[in-house]
Amino acid sequence: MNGLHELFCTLLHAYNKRHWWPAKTPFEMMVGAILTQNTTWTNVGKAIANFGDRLSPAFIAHVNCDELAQIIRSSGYYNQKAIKLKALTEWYGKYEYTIEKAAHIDGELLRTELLSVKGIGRETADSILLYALHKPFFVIDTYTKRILSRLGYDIPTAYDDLRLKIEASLPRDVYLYNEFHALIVEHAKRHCKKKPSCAGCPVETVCQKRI
DNA sequence: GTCCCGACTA
DNA sequence: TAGTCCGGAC
Repeated sequence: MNGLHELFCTLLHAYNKRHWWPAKTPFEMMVGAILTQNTTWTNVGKAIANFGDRLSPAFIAHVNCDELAQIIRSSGYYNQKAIKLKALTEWYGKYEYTIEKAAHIDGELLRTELLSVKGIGRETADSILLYALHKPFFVIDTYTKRILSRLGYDIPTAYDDLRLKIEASLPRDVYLYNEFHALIVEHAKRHCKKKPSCAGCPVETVCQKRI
């Protein structure tokens, strides 16, 4: 895919560094990755805040599912997500709730593990790999597909086909992947929405405006 | 009513 | 591949 690095530079110039992921700890990041599935971040923020000082693996491991569901109610799909947080925490326990111990494992192996956890699909797995474990996997979300599609790129149907295509077009660099995805999210929120608002868009001159 | 940084089930 | 899960902001 030609021009991806130029796109990165344009977005970086337009929006500046994003300093992602917005979370105080790696575990909070992983919890946020589950809670934000098909949900606005403002609703996730309310759920995170509802934990108070209880946002720890030990708490989630021991609290009952109904109480956990009520804590995260604002994030939607709360019954499903309560089960997912339990499953995530159980996986994390394999590494004694220590991100350094998990990060010691090979990235591809970790990805396979994460994908076997109930509630963690490809996008969520890659988010966790990139933002909590600092492994170079490019995160594909609806924003990424929408923006690249409107810019005229041919988007493969399968998630991993697109991911590998993008990764092959960029230096395999955790910092670059981190910042790029953050910029994509910012661009999607500011301009490249489902109903686009193109006034002031930094890539308007090269956009195909395919809806 | 629409939309939101998806994933599972059948 | 469609149906389901689900609240909250707009």
